[in-house]
Amino acid sequence: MSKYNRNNIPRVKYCYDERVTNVFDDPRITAVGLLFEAHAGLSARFDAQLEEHGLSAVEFEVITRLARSPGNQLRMTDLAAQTSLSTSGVTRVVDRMERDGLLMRRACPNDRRSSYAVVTAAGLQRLNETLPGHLQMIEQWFTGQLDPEALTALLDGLRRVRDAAHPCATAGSDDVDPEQAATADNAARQH
Amino acid sequence: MSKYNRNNIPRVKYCYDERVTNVFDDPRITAVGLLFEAHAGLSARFDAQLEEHGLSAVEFEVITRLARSPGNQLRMTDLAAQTSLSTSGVTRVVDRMERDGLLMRRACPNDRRSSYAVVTAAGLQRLNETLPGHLQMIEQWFTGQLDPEALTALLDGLRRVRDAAHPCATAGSDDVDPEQAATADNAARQH
DNA sequence: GCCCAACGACTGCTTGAGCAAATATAACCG
DNA sequence: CGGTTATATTTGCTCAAGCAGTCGTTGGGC
Repeated sequence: MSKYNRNNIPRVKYCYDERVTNVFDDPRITAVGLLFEAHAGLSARFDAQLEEHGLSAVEFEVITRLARSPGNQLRMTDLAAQTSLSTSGVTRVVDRMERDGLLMRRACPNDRRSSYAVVTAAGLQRLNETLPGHLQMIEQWFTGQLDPEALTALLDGLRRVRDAAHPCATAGSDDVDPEQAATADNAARQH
Repeated sequence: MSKYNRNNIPRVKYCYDERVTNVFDDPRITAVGLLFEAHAGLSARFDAQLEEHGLSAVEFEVITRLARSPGNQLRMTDLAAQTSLSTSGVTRVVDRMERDGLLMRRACPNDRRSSYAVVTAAGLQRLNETLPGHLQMIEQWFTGQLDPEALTALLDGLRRVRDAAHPCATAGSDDVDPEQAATADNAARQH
């Protein structure tokens, strides 16, 4: 911190440069880098395996959320809320997957504005073909890399972070009050 | 093209259904969910703060990688290798940031095929305006959520996962060769 | 020196996603 | 009942990103 200010003006460039390079060794930057790179690495692995079964990550998430829901179906809006997509994004994903025979739309009897996305038999079969390999990938690249205690510690930490930064904000349209507003998380909502 | 046309499974919808719902309680799925949701939550927080300074996450990564490099510059290809972008993606991001005055292109004297992307004074200033808030966000939503031991345990675990799934594959095509394994922050690079 | 393969950057095209507007339906309230 | 407001989905537009192809440059083999 000694000398980047010694000539206060003309070498503006080097002034910034030193401050900046200093700051990049900050352990906070490193921490984020680790989390993001772990995520990116796993995503790439998973994408490769999913692609072997003709699914994108988004499609896999959609079909997964539907398949774990009662009746293998969800209303479009609820599906959007459970995924990282906006409602228009859901419309289009469901378009594609319906075209590919993995999903169907079904009218909601109570509310004619709503419609359900339902997993077809072909969709469930595709999912069942995909899942074992997917679980194997998780184990190979993630959970299997750590002994049980280390894994528990990792997951505990992630849970804390997840609960703090809560994932509701992933969707496009958002009540995401920027800044500190959300120190109080209404985190009950996820899942 | 009949990759996922395996006939290895007897049909029966309810059979699938039960297998599927069982499998979602698998701790491996939960683990991935935690990691991905933590990432999504943090990304959303960071995006919001970066947007206040007129930067997208990609632009922030680009300007950061440049600013930590000697001379505040990198060749386009090297920049692509250090970020999650393809070379054409870098071309376009640099286009935009050059238009906005944050970056400049500079011809490479040795090799007329190459060009450097250089951070301008305005770009460095923007970065310096942005970084303190960014670090604060990291602390607020990530590192500050955990006591030191828990944080260490989390980071150790992430490092293992990162090293296993290594993030080389993030770039566009799946050149999963062990080249350039260090998109990582081996901060020892310069300085 | 000449040729050809490799390389670096850029461009055309396509895709996927979000926002905002449009449409249709529901709910409410007087 | 009629009108206003809220909700669910879809559609038009825009934009960012990747792939594949192009063009100029480089370097090695001869």
